[in-house]
Amino acid sequence: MVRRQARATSFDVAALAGVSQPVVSRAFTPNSRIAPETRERVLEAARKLNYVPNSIASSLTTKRTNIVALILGNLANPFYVHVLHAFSKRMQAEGRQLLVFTVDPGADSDEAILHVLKYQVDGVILTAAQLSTRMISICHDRGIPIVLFNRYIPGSDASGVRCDNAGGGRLIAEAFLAAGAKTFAMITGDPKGTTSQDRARGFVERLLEEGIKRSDIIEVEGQSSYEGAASAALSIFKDKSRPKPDALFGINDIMAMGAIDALRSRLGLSIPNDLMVGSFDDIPEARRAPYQLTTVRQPIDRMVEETLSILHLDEPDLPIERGIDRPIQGRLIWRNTIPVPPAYRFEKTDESGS
Amino acid sequence: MVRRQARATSFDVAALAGVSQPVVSRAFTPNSRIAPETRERVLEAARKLNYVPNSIASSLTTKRTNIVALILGNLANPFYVHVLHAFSKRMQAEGRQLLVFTVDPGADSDEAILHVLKYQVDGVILTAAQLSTRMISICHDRGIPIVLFNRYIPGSDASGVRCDNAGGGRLIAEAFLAAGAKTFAMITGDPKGTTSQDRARGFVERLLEEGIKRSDIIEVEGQSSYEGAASAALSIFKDKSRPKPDALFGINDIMAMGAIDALRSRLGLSIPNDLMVGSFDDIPEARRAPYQLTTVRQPIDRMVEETLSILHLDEPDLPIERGIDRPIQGRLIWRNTIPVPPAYRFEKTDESGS
DNA sequence: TCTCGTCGTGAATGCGTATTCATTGTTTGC
DNA sequence: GCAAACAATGAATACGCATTCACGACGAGA
Repeated sequence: MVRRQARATSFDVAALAGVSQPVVSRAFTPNSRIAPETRERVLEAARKLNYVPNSIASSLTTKRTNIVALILGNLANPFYVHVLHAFSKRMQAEGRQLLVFTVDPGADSDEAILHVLKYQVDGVILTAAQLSTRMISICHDRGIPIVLFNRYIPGSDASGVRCDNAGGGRLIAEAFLAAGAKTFAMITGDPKGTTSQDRARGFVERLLEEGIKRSDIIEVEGQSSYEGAASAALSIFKDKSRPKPDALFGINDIMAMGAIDALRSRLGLSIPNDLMVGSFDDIPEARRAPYQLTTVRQPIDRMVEETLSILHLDEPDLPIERGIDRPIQGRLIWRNTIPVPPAYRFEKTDESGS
Repeated sequence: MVRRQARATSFDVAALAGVSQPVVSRAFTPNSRIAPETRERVLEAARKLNYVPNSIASSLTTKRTNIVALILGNLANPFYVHVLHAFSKRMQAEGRQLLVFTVDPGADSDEAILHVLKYQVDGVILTAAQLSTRMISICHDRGIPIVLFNRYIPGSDASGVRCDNAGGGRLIAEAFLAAGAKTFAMITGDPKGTTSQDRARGFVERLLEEGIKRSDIIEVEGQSSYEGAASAALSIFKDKSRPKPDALFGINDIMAMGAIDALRSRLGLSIPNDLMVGSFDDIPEARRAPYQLTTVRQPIDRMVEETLSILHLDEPDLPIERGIDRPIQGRLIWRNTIPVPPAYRFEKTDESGS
């Protein structure tokens, strides 16, 4: 047997059911004018032939593929795995498909976008990856909406959904201050990523407001990975020229985990006694026994909803929404990496729900 | 501005370049009969118009979409995230796209397959999910090759690639024996999954060969998740009616991690002093400081290559390979959750490479 | 009874590309 | 120098479906 076997077409089904081809098309289209008994006869014939409508062919006329592209920049961060999962479930529930691209961290997504365009996707979701403004306008010109997830591109009119990263950074700073921290350190991620920048900025801003000197805030770049954060953390404590910090802000959970593991295993530090740690994301891994991270929860579900509302895949004729920026408030989840100050004690809750 | 803006077609490009439409098609097809200077002129025109060939339309005639479906059953297990990543990189390098479906653990993939069929994908890769033999034969009848990744379906002629799970289970048993373990426990995963079954079977078989009594091997099901394994592990040690095991086989790394975290934090156990732990997969997380798992490494890269060779996407006219079973040897990676017996000491290596 | 609307259906057409085949213009072989 | 092979191109068509339009059947209202 050879591949490329004849697959039944709507004509085959039509012939078997004793109707014309358009009737088959209508039988598979909800709310179309067709007699119920005719539809049943067609569906019966289709079943016999194992007929499945060819979406590729129908896309050609409808100009809708029901495919949405998801461009992922950093699968090593579990946060984006959860984002993928959330979008996947949501899309499948709506009968849409997800075309997934992975882009090496640091690389731009322009090439991925070109592939995307070939497939006439209905929309593009971009997470944790760079993209040129030229590509954005090409997408827009072709009528393809694009949403930046947790990221924005200065100088472009692309819409985006994100957590209020600066605000979240401030929350961590505040928690540290309330817990009595005096000297601070911060492990940042991708310097080109606005997410990391904003969190760091909010964090520093809040500390400066409180009269902390900039020189008392150590900043190290951690390559946006568990391993990068581990070595960054060690470098902080090996630098004899600076005072040891008593609070460490990991720019996201996975990096905080890397830092904690390194500091515990290599330097024997105890968290939060020797060093308090705060981070960002609240991935499910953050609540595991060895970490119990006090962290800012990103409300993934709401961010997904906002993303879909901007894409408005159901109303393709509406104009593309441009320049939208929907920052969504994060929420501090108190666990065990920052001692809970008395004033916050009642807040120490770790239930679910965003 | 409204969506559904006119996208340039090959006719538009042809007109601008002063050629006919087929020439545009040829300009974008490697190794086709076209004068180099003509091609250049066409590409120039295409550039001006931001023309991108419409893959949907071309699929209609070529019957090739360059889309491969990847059905994922359990994203909560990082192993499958790495599998996704490996396939994604590989496919993109070949200019193919990945249509990703996630299926709830335990649910079957039949519905996902139906969507897949609509999109005329060139192949299907199924990981960690159930699938009926009926769906497999439908795919085969339509000429769509399907490969089961780390899974097989008894009674079907679907091809598969997998780690030698039984053999790997034996490796762990052997390591325990060499380290002097006497009583054993095992936390299994999805009882419907052949992966978990085979690992458990190999493990038990090897122990029985060595004269261990079946009653000295505790078996608990852990829902195939970190959390499930955590509570399963606790249940083992709370059961006063049985002797405490001194060796625990976690059917995969993520479950072993769950068990370790629970036993350490709730029962204060020390690994490997109070309990040695072996597992399977060797996900990157397994080498993190708190775990340092001794585990059987699945050679993902080789498994991906084998998968692609079975799909033989480049030779669609060859018959589909059926009933292939390619078990690939795993390799035991010694780390710190099983004391390394003297005879194995030279093996304690943790470099990369499968 | 006649007309008008409604409903269900079929014939014809278009979507954007690849492919086949025929037609040129050009080169090779003898 | 002429037939023959060849390279480059264009006209026509097919791919599988959705959509438009026209047509007949039928029932309601007059």
